[in-house]
Amino acid sequence: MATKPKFTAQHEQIARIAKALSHPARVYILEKLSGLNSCCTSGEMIDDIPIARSTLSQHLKELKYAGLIQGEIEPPSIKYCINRTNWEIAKMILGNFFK
Amino acid sequence: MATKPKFTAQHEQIARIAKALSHPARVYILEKLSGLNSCCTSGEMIDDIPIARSTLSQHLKELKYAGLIQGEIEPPSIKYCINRTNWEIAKMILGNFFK
DNA sequence: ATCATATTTCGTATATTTGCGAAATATAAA
DNA sequence: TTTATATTTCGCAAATATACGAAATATGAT
Repeated sequence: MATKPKFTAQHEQIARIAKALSHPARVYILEKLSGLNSCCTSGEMIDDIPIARSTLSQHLKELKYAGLIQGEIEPPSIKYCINRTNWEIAKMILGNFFK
Repeated sequence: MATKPKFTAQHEQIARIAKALSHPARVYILEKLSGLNSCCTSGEMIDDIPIARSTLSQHLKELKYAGLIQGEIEPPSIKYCINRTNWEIAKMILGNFFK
């Protein structure tokens, strides 16, 4: 009875990673934070991109949820850093896909 | 007067490529077609993934629009192939971003 | 011309994403 | 405690993405 298979976990994982990178604001954030010792605050990013503070916050939240970045409270602001472990995993998975 | 810069063309290009990869159906299609000599028809793909024919057609159209695949009429069906040139460019751009 | 096959387009519904400003939260300084 | 600074959450609107089935299109076979 010709049943429909699901998408594979691998395809879904690749799609999730790609989705995190699918908006220029998030590309900017990840590029900024993935450099060596490049943690920074949302205030240090907002002037570089054409969106409102609240919208930037939303993109940061998404990347946090995706596990690619993390925020550390450093009063009076919040310092965002790349999540090296997951970033390397993402890199590997996409790299593998393209190989 | 602290003006807002635009997103860079590079960031937008990376986001566009990532967006093409941001759905598991499109990941499946690109993986399938990017193998050596792996052109195929939509009919040869539809049974592998859990979406309707018309929806698959929509995803194929998107990938065509993004320039990553192309369709050649080969009656009575349409043979889809990767666009090698643009696929290599995409590979390079994302590879570079992760580097 | 009619029929069968392969695929796309259309119309539409629903879900998700993106965006903003206002209000809320949290902390440090005065 | 009031004020200033940094950021997030809320409420909402608009745009985009995803999905389906029905109808349309195109081709080849009968």
